[in-house]
Amino acid sequence: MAEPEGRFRTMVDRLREKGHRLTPQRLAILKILARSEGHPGVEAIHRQLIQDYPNISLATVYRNVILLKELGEVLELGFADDGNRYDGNNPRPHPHLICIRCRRILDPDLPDLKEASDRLANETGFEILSHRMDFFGICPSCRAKG
Amino acid sequence: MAEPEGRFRTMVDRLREKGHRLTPQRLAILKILARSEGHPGVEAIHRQLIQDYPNISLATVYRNVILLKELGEVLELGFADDGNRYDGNNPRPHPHLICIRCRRILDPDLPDLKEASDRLANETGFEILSHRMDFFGICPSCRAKG
DNA sequence: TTGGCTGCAAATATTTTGCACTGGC
DNA sequence: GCCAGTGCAAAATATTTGCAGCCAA
Repeated sequence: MAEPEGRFRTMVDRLREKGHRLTPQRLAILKILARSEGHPGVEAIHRQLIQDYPNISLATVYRNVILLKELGEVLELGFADDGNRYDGNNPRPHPHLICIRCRRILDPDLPDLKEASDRLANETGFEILSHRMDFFGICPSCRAKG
Repeated sequence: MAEPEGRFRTMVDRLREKGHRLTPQRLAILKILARSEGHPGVEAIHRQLIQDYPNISLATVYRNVILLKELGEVLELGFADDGNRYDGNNPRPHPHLICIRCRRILDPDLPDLKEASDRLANETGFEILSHRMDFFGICPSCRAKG
């Protein structure tokens, strides 16, 4: 896990560098994403924000998450069935371990996929740009609950 | 790639065994999914069906795909941004290689992830039930087009 | 000052569901 | 004949967009 403080500053710098404004709402979203505690979804981010910005809109969260995604500062974990989840703490592709009961998402340590990725590129002629590796299961806590 | 004909029969048997009826629409959907040419989405499946069943509803396609997914006879590749895609030819989890331009989806040969999966289970206490492994890139044909 | 950003509400896109009717078994 | 399955339309869910006003630079 990267230092949330460092990630926050990196994101701020990147936004400034690209000429984007630093509104209070945007900064608050950055802070949450720099931590990405539990890989929050848009709804969860919004819920946290409302404490300090009672009128903040979901649309604002969406717009900022999209912006950061385009800048490569947030990794989007898209799910078709449930809302998407975001990781601004480690925006590079990495494997995830997902509990299908409580929806908790962990970052397990696994050797990366560069080798497989390179081989695939050679064999297929694809230019491979990213990947997604999710393991689905039931976490210890949910298993205990039966 | 499994024999579409064999997959079709397996699916029919499984439905019968579970007491589901074999309507003409359902059988037509099975045939398309047994091939899963290009990993079709619901829309693509529906488009093929309309030739023989002009009044067939999208809802029917959804309902059957969901049923087969629950029976483990179809693998759903959920995408948050675009519609979901389905593989009834090989319903076990396996890696996919996806062109982000033309949305073509291939099944590359890769060593499976059982080892990594088992290790994860041991290290984290998760009961791992399935996984998803996607590589995203640009296919040779789209690269040629610039 | 001003154009990017925000809040709000309406629009999209995809998938699900209620309901009456039909047809597989 | 019964009830799962179907077609249709409406609803639900998640995300995007138009627009008027606001504020960061």
